Amino acid sequence: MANSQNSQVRVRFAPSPTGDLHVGNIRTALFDWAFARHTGGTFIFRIEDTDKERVTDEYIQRAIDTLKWLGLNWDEGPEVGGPNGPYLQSERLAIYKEWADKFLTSGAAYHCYCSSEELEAERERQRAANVAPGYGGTCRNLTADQIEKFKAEGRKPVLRMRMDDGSTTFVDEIRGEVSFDHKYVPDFVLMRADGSPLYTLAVAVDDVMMKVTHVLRGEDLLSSTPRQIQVYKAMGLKPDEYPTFAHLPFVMGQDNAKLSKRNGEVSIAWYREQGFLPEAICNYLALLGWSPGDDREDITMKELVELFEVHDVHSSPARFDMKKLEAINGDKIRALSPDEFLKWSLPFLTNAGIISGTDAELNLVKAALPIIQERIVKLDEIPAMLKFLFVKEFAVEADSKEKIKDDQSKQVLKRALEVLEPLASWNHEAIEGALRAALVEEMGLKPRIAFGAVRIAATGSHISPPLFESMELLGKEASISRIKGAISL
RNA sequence: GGCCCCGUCGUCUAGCGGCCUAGGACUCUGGCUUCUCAAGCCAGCUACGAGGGUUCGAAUCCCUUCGGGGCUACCA
Repeated sequence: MANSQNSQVRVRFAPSPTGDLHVGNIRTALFDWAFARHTGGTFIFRIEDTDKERVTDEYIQRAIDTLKWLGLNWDEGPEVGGPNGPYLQSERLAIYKEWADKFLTSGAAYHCYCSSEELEAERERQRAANVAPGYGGTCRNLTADQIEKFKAEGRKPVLRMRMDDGSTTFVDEIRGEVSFDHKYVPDFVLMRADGSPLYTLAVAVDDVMMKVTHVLRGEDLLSSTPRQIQVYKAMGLKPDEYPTFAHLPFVMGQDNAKLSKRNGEVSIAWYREQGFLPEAICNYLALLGWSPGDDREDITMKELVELFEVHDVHSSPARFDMKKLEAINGDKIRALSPDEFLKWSLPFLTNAGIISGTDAELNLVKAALPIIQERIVKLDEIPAMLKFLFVKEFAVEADSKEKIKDDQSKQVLKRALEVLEPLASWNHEAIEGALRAALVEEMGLKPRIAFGAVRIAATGSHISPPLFESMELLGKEASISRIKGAISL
């Protein structure tokens, strides 16, 4: 698949795990991955954990697990290593320090002794005066004396990048040419007073050091691009050596706000618990901001890799629609082979305490899965659907119970009992034949009425998998005894 | 406020000057099928934000306007 022309493509997914990876992150990861695979390039996974206040080890581990679960395998990054590591920014501090020193020496950056309070006050004034907020350049050209004075006051400096005059123009693969006047890009901080790097420093240094050729990331980073480019310049890169940028549109919540806890679940872990298949999530997310160009919507990972082009990605944001995800998930579940469906189902059954894992249970599950496969949208519906086959203390659901207390129901159940008990072979054809002859033809009842009562008696609910198959699986003894029990309700 | 990005059915999208009385999918509504629930099948509702240009012709190009969003941190 790799061809020589594109084999040098290197893309990275570089989240800052300040929480669980969410739908938006994953869409970005998916596109990064698809682009790398499509071009036969390298997919790099880097953890941006420079903000120690917010990033935790647990979130980092969960991010790794999530990507693995989704099948977005990486060529360089945590666990697999690679020639350009380490891939955790917290382990690259010496590298940032080295570059920071170079920038200071070359004059590309300078020490700024302004305190947070002073800067805040400055911004306040700018807002009041209605001018562009940003660092005014107080410490841009400090004399040796001034520096000594600040040091004597005990001030610790941050390292600030010196933006040059003029503007930055670059071609975004998705948005076309984008231009920023440096009037609106103030000198920005590269390093905190404690010597730790900021995003703007680390991201640019890493992308260069890791030889990243394409930066596909969220639209929220679009306006920080001139700052990255300024760092590239300070590192001595020529414009044709900069990575290519492509800013992906947002994935929005239902109410048109940025996705958050408040409007719909954002954590992928939640989708996993609900019984969404990774393939469904990826398929749905792929359709948010991208399409294969025709009316196809059922996309496998393989097809995504074949078809994905950055140029086909939209520039406009997309709303997340749970209903559509569910529809796709249902389609994907139906398309599962019996073995795959079994594999996905088992954890849900055991976690719900429906089965403990004995061979007998396994065989029953295997036999029962085909009759529910086309009736579920999410895997977490399985326990409730198959519960009637395994439950030790059988009881009819309260709302269904009311429906079989009338005389007609009692008669139906009694008659059902009479024709079922003598049945020699217990299979769904025989059960259906007997019941249909007795209840529909003989008693003249509508099938839904006749079978409805039996359904409630046998499965405990007026909603169940197909009745005759269910009774076959349940077995003759249990079926008979449940019908008897229902008659005496 | 300033800078930047974005604007086709409720939602995701097809559309790159004539094939568009705008197509598909999800949702919703009605129907068929039917042992319930699903699945499946059929039908229906609903969109080019607005206003100006350019052009023989515009959803497609330009301008304005309105609307939405992002950034404006010693967050990313």
